[in-house]
Amino acid sequence: MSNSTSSRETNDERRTILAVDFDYFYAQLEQLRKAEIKAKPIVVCVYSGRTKDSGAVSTANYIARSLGVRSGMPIALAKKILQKNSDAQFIPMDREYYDSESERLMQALRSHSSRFEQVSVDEAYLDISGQTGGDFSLAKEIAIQIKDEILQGERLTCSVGIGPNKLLAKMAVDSSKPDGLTVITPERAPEFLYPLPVGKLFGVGPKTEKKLREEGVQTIGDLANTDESVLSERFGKHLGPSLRDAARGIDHESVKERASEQLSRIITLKRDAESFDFAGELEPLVKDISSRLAAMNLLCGSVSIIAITSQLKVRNRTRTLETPTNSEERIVKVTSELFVAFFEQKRQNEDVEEEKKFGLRRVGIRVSNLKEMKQILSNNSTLTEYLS
DNA sequence: AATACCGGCGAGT
DNA sequence: TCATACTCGCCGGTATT
Repeated sequence: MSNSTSSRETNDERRTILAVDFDYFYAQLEQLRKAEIKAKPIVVCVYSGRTKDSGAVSTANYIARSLGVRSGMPIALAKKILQKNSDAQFIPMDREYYDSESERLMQALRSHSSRFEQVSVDEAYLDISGQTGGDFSLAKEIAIQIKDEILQGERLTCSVGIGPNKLLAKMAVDSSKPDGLTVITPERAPEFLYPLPVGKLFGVGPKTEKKLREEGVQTIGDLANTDESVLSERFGKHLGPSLRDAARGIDHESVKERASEQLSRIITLKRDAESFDFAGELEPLVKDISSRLAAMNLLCGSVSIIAITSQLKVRNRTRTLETPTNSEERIVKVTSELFVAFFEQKRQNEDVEEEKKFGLRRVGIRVSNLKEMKQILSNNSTLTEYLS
């Protein structure tokens, strides 16, 4: 959590923030473009290509969810759950389509506030303080208007949460889906938050929840009243106190469009790899990343490889470049070197450690440390050095 | 002591 | 049982200055 003044609002306690979340987004888009499946269970799947049904569920409509299907679940399990529902639709994810639809929808939302922040393909924050003057019932009217516009204009439902900051807006929107509209005023924040189990707090996942429960923290209210020193010790001197702030509904983060700071692509290999024999699989990933960098007028200062082992452990190796690049050839070269070094290192560790012998199940690349090309060029005399 | 980088982990969509 | 593809952020350790 940043302490810089630029991340604070001037009138911090009088803000009105909307969190907008398109309901079961991918599945809703699928049922929109194929009207006859609307009343059926829909499961949007990421097929990994290993075996017929290997892969995971990305999202499902509420009919499928009511039968027990969940995001992240193996496709095979979802099929088992729905085996008696012969009308169930298992649809492969079509990211390009969802992205292009998202772009249009976000444009529509953007027109409601210049203070806009897209946080994912289907979620955004709007700071509408200027239009409400702190009046939450007016904010609710605006939210109704936005929901109606999306429904009439795009035939999509969304949920909206309203609060005095992003955190409470997010907690609000998560509390009533789909097609929800929830307001958390500053006065009502404690009564809203405190009874909830601590795992419901945004940012508290399974691991953090377990650690908190070990400290006797069951509810968000418990967390709000937990000694700061206890939290600092258990979660670090920044994360600890910020957890307690969150439990108290305190959040100073401003609604601000942020440039993306990294790009990554990852794939599942057909078979676990014991050596660097998958350069060919990486090629299209690098091509894609490199062309996206160019399209965004960006160069990357760091290149990483991502490896997920057969035990599903994540491993990374990063190289910071002397000169930033968006060149496909350079990224390929660095990627190869990192993978070769990785396998060499792993081979050496095998006898010593309990790294044992594992293969790599999934591999990918990431570029980070992104820089505007214009800036680089204006600060430097030569073009070729950076475009090589 | 401050800063940068690295690799692991956690959380969320 | 099987277990995607992304993005972002923090932590502790280590290296650099």
